[in-house]
Amino acid sequence: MSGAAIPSSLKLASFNINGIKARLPRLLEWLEETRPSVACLQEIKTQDEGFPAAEFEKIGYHAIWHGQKGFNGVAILADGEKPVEVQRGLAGEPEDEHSRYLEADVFGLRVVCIYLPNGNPQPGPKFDYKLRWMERLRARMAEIWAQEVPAAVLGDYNVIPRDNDIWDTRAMASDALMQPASRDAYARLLGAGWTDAIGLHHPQGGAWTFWDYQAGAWQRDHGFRIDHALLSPELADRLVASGVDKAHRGREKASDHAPVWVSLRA
DNA sequence: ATGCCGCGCTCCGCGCGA
Repeated sequence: MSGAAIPSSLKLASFNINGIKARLPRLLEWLEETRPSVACLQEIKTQDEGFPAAEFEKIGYHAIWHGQKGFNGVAILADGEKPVEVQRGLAGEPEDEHSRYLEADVFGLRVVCIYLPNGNPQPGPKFDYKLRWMERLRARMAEIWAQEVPAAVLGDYNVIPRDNDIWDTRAMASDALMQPASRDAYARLLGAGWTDAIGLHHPQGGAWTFWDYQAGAWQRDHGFRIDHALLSPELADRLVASGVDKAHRGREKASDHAPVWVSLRA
């Protein structure tokens, strides 16, 4: 720990940035405008040595990251305190070299950043990998649960949990993101007590976090909700607000995802 | 039924994403 004081309230955010090099100006702008205490990033798409840590230091954020050449890659940034890494990658498949999981302690919380496999096309080996990865994640979340630490698992889950989390279920009916097996595995992640914070605050749906670059999806508001913040019971009790920074999806050179966030009482 | 758009990489089109 750096010795920085724990803030009186905590804002935890997640943002699939689709390339940290291409997105750096937009990402710095979002951090300065919304100032999350913790920001989980996915799809940084860079090797470790290319991670622009100095750019974040300049605006007061300390980071840890798990990169990979060309694809995937996750990072955890914190405002004024360096996250203390607990684990990178999930147990259970030693040959799996995808950089999709990073876990740290920061501000007295356990924070997990995930980039869950897409799984398309389904059926097929990529879908099988997705489901295996979800089971590996479930096993790790059970371990964290057993440690009884206040914990949040944020990221791109690549699962559309409910029919009202997409503009048109027919458009994606055969997609890996909303197959019954994907939804069942997501329900098992929630298990007996993790809270989908953004889903809780949007029971009628409509809280899209992704709009495809193609076919005018943004202009038509053809989106869906796949970026989630799961909270352990102690953090769910401290939940005061959540949201999607939708406007950032409409800017120049935007990611195809919008940032999501939860606000917690200290 | 496919591509649309955008990323990284080295390929000057392709794999990948959702």
